[in-house]
Amino acid sequence: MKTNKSNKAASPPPLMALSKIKNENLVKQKQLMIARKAAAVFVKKGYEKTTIRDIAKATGLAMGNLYDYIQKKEDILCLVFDLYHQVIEDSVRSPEITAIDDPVEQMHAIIRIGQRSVRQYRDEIMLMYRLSHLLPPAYLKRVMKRERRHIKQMETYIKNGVKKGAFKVKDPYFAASVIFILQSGLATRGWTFERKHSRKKTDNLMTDVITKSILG
Amino acid sequence: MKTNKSNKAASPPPLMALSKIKNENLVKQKQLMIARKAAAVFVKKGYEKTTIRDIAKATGLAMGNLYDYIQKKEDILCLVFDLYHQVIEDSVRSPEITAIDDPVEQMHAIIRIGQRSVRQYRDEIMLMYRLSHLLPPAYLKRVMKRERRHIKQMETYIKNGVKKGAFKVKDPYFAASVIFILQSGLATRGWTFERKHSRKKTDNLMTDVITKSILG
Amino acid sequence: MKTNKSNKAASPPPLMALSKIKNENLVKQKQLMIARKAAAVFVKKGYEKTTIRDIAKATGLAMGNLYDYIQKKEDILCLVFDLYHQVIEDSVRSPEITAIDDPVEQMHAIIRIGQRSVRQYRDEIMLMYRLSHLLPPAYLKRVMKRERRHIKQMETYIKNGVKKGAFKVKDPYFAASVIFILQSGLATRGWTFERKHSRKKTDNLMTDVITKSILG
Amino acid sequence: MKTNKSNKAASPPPLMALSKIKNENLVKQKQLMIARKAAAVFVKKGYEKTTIRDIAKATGLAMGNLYDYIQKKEDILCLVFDLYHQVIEDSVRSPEITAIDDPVEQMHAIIRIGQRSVRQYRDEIMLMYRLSHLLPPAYLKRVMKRERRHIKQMETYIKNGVKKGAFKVKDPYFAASVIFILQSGLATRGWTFERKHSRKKTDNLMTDVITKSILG
DNA sequence: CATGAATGAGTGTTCATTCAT
DNA sequence: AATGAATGAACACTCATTCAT
Repeated sequence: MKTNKSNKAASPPPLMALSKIKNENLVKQKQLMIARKAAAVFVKKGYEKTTIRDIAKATGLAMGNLYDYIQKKEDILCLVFDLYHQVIEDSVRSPEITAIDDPVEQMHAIIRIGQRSVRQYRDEIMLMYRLSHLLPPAYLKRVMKRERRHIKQMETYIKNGVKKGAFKVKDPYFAASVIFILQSGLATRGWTFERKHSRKKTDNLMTDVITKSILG
Repeated sequence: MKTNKSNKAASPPPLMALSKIKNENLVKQKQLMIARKAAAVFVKKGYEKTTIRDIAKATGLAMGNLYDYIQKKEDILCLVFDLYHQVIEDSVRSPEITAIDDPVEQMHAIIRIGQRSVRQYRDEIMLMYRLSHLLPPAYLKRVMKRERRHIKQMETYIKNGVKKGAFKVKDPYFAASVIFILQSGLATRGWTFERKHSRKKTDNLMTDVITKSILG
Repeated sequence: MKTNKSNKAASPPPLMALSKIKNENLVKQKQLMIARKAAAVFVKKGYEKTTIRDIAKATGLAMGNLYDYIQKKEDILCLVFDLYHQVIEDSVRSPEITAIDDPVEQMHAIIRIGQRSVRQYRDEIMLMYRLSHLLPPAYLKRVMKRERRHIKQMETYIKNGVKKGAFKVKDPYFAASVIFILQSGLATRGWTFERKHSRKKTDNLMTDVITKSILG
Repeated sequence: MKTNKSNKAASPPPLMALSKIKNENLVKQKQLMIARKAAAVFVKKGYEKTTIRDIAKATGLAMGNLYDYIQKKEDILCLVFDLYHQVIEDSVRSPEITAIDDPVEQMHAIIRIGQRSVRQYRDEIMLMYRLSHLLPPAYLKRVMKRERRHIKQMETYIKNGVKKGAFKVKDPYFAASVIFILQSGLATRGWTFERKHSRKKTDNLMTDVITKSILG
């Protein structure tokens, strides 16, 4: 890990540079609002079936005005990805986690917080899952880089645990990936589990699999 | 599981009944062809950006004739799901698997064949993941039922291994789900692994995780 | 009136000459059947919303075979007009009428039979009413000529009654037209009357208006 | 009749509420324009053969913009009905009529004005006759209600004349209906009369039939 | 900065008609 | 004579984007 000690992941510079609006703060604030409202609409209707009119109505902006903050419909998608990636990423760097020293305790916290985020943002995560292929290629690269960074962050925690003798893992990167996939699976395939077990039970079972099996 | 000993999963009757064509064989044959060709186009362009004209060109059918075999664009999606679900489902009931008696050997075969299918149909599987929410609700139910059947099939193999003392698994359904998710993850997140390891290595690591960790 | 003493109005030669079928009787018989079945479908669905497929199904003919008896969809319309014009026209020349000598009695018969036909073929009459503008111009002319002939036939009966001193009518053609319109009105606007009176009452009132008022 | 003393018939609220345009006045003004221009095109080409592009061209609106004022092609038909029903309805409540006290004079005015409207809007009236069955059922009901209101308005005038001893009519509603049908007949079957007599002559003959015969 | 009316290319879908069998 | 699969032009309708106010 480089020396990015902040618990905020460095947010990459927004792709859509030139809005016609000069006031930069206003732009950021409105773009955030747009992302939030748009995400809700996308979740309900799907991206392709959501019209710019829908977004305008949901955000309370006039259509022309909306276009002062974006250049194309696609940009709204990017804004949504920006927002929720940040949210997810932040969760894994939260003080709730970094403050813990004991690797096992820490991993439990990571899993617990991960499960909490997954449950809270399940819709948004599934949205991103489904829509990533609609992103402009340049932006898609960024998204994937971000995801790798996320996995590497987890890898770091695991390596740390290995060093301290808490885990026995041959390939920490692979383990981190598996954990990541299992947690994504909770978002996208939650219903598979929850037909049999309660959420709590599911979470416990998953925690067991990760701590006992994956991390030895 | 009833005594469906055939290695072909019972294919549910196609939802889209009334094509305007009277020759039933022709209908089945062309629908299969449409599914295959359409899937390729969907993979390349995405469902929503694929026009009926694209499908017509890809299938070599005139637009009007294409509509003799379907009722709506949506139906093509269903045809694609029908086709590749069948393919995936068949793979887990293949004689290559059912012929094996030793549970460990059998599980290895399951995993190996699963990995092979996942690699062969990665694009189509990802397509189905992304597009399932576009299915008509009635059809979506069928798809989910099918997926559960798939997981239960795996559960059966696991239970069998437990009975024979080969596996130690408290909750075979949960284990089956985890295996399913991990294999799906290979399809949808394969790139995550393959940045670090070769396919072969990845497969071996995954096999290890499943056999040693999940199944004890 | 020329000397067309037959009670069958001379049917003009069918416009659509060349069917590919050689057997003339077969052609006529099938065309009649087509007209009858098609009329029913047109009544139910409207001409424009009725497809050739619908007609084929209704007639029991294969689409290609149907086209052996017509040249274009329009021709079916003409066949329908041919059939029901004949029916209506015949009614006013029926022996039930021509056999009566007393002009007043005769007029009562005309009205009664007119009302009966109107009630029996209301749907078909309204159909013809609504669709006449879709006829090919040449055929439309024939239709209008036929209608005038119908009115003139009535005019002849009126003139006869005037000559015999039974009616006092200045302008028999005008009177005939008014009668024709009132009877058409019964077909197209029947509901207007029948909200207030029974069919029988309506018929009696109408008969009164015609005999007492129009014909003095 | 309540105390609706205005000479404008209360126009029922338009069924097609939500246009995408927010400026209400603009909507009304353009819808009126659309109705007028569309009616002309429908008269020339028939409703079904008129394409939305035709209407767009005729109105000078872009296709998309046209759809800001309507929801479906059908709605244009409704707009046309709305417009010309209003026109017809207003004519029978015009001060030219209501200002007259003497029932005979008044009836003459009604007939004269009716004939004038019928001649002026013959094409539009015929259009409405032919196309009423294409209206959405809910709207058709309104149209029929409106027509009954029209007839009842005439009934009121007749009853008034009866009360004042000017007419001898047993069934004023029936008489009103007959008058209505005769005047409609002038629109739809005018050519029947006008082959023999001038318009003026025809009008006079018709006036005679109505005043002398129908109203005694 | 904000508004919302206007643009028009593009989409899914239908259907009269033909023609090989 | 009869069949029904194939053709493709044409239609109603949508929606991202612009721009005058």
